[in-house]
Amino acid sequence: MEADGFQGLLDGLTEPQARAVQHTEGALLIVAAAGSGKTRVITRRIAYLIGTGAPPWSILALTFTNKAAGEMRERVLHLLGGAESRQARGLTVTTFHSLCARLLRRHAEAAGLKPDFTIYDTSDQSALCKKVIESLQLSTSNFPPRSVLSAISNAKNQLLTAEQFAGRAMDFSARNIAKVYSAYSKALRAANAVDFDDLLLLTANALRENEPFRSECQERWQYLLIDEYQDTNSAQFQIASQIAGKGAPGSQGPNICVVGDPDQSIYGWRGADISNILDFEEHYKGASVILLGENFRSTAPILAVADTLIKNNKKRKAKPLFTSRTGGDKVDAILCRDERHESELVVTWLKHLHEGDPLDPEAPLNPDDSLAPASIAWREMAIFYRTNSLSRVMEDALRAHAIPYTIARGTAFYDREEIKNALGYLRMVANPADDVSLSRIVNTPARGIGDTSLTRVENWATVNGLTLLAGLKRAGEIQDLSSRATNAIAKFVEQLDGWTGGGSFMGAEVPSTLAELVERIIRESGLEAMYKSQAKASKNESDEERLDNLAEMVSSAREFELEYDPDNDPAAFPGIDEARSGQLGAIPPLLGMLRAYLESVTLVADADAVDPSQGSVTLMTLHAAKGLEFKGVAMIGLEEGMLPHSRARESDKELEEERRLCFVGITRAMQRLLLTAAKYRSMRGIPERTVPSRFLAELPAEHMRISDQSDAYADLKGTAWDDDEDADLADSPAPAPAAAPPPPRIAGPASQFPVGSRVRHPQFGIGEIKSVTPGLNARAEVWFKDVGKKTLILEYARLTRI
DNA sequence: CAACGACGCTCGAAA
DNA sequence: AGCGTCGTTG
Repeated sequence: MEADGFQGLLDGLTEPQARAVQHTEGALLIVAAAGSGKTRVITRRIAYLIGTGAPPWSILALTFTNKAAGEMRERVLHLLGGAESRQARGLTVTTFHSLCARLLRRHAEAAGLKPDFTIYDTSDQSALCKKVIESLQLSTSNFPPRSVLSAISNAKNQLLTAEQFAGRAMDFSARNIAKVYSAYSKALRAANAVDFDDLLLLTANALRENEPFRSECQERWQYLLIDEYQDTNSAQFQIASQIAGKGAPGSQGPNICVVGDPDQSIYGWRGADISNILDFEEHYKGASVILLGENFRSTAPILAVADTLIKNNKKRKAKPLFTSRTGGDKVDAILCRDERHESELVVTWLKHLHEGDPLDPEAPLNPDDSLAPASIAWREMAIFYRTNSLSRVMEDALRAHAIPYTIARGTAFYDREEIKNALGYLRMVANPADDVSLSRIVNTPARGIGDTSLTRVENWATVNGLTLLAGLKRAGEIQDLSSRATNAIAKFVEQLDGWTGGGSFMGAEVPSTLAELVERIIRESGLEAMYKSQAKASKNESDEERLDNLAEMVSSAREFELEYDPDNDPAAFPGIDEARSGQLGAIPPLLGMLRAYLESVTLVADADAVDPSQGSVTLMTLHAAKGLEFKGVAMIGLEEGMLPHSRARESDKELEEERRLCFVGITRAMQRLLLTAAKYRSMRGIPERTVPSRFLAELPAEHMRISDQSDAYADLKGTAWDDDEDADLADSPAPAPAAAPPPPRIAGPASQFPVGSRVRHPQFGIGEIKSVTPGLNARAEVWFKDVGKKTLILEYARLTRI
């Protein structure tokens, strides 16, 4: 950068923004309200640091998603004068989890690991946990793996080891969970694996207990920056504190800058501790605090709605949220009939935006304003919901109207059965101790190693303290194994060895590239043939798709290979590593790349899948929406039990987190916002009467355009549903704009359906009433002779007496 | 040993 | 409605 170049980094910034950029030494807390130009400030601050002489390799910036890290890095490079900028060499912008994974590989011995460990995802965790529970003779119904794992995860997030957890476990259940925790940890280590929580926990512990490791980190990273600080948990706090240290001797303390917004803290359930940000000033005495309150993203009405809502949180530091903009459309709120009606109305609304719906005539546009009512591209729109299950109906409607859409689910591709199978083979190659992956693939495709044989090998291996693979390799020594099974096992073991060159990855036949390895494994394992033959036999469409996906995986490996840079490892410490490499021994390059590939695959976030270049509407959960912005946003399912979620209604603490979640959703919208609630929503197949979310009632009506379209159907008047005790959505329901044509529905009071009477149902045909449940959620149990399930519990609404 | 169907349970957000 | 487990049959 030129001598005076970095001064340009302050151009166009507000006074507090500029102060934040220039504040480079000592502790700094930036409380950045939604849409206050946070990313702009962070990226310029990093560029400013480098411009004023800080070596790039001494800067560590941590985020929660790969996408956030990638964008931040990109923008810093751009500020420094292009992607080729040498000035950014060694700059580390990454996620907590990636950093920890890299550190743990480089310093495996400090954490009691081997460097080739596997990272277990949620489903691997469940599989392992289930095995452990069974091996402890506990019942999986009294101790469901899911809830046991959540208890263990909680403990880990609070940095409690199995021993410490056991010390606090008083009742029967907790003591058993402690036993599972302990056995589960041992099983993980035996499989040379760590789970997501371990990445943070083991790193935090290693930093605390291993002085040389800690010093290395402290000496390298003199400047620490953490984004979304309100969402850090105890482990992450510990990691940050340890790396920050006490600062250089004679300094004012460490150069740690944290950025966050307590009003956007939405990850309490995974251990995020809001006091990390609230107590920052106490932890770092003399810390500066800069408040970014001015919003540059949303229109005034959207902002007013958000601000009014969040003010209902009692446990909150009041914080200004303002804009100098004027004009802008009111916020739309529609009460819909049911989820199908809701999805139709959302589609209609999105189409209006796409076609350039004029602004609200009641709100005259300030001519200076840039809030153009021009048409909004699909990629500038998003639909948010509280739970993933709400996406399905929405998808149906979007597909029916040929509107392009993408669901933000980063792991979707890797969750597929065929991909998981292929990954299972790759993980075995990378880590032969990985029992969970091995048991997944050992008989997929079927190769004559069934449950009975496998259980025998497993038991034998456990008794002898060996991994499953070691057990398979010595199958000949196992007594009650059939010769057929022994032969099948021998063949399989030989095949595994063929891919790894006998485990050393040095064999002559070993592939030379990652893509080649992936391709070979898919073919030689028989996975390809398995889906091919199935595709032929049943002309099953999904198997064709599976083959395509496997091919796609080969290209993804090739792509990874092209971008992979072994030198760009944030945990590689120049100077220190050369000294160490002698002890570590050389890692075959392909193995290193394979590890990195598997790691990147496991650590993708849902938000990473958001890609505006796709030109489509983005669907995602409210949690995934944090940090993003869209010109048009629709939030669906604003009902009691959905948002706030039913499981959060008991505690005020969780309720306030739900409100923050709602706040996060609202503040993503730049120009137009639609909030919808459905009067009836089907949960687990049963339509249920809902009550509009209390959050809707908290919003300021003067900034909103509210309409109740829930009984816009003439044929419902005077029926059982016209009992109108709707919780008030609005004082003045406006007339309905273009409502989608409703599906015809006929309903009647309970007396119309005596037991034994015959009814017609639009989906299930003709049936007979078995019993009725009167009341608000009136339902009938109906017997259908033409339906597999025979007896269904249905709402009256869709029944006709015949 | 594999494939299929019936039954029963669950039903939140995620790296 | 969707999933996992169990029991039956080929």
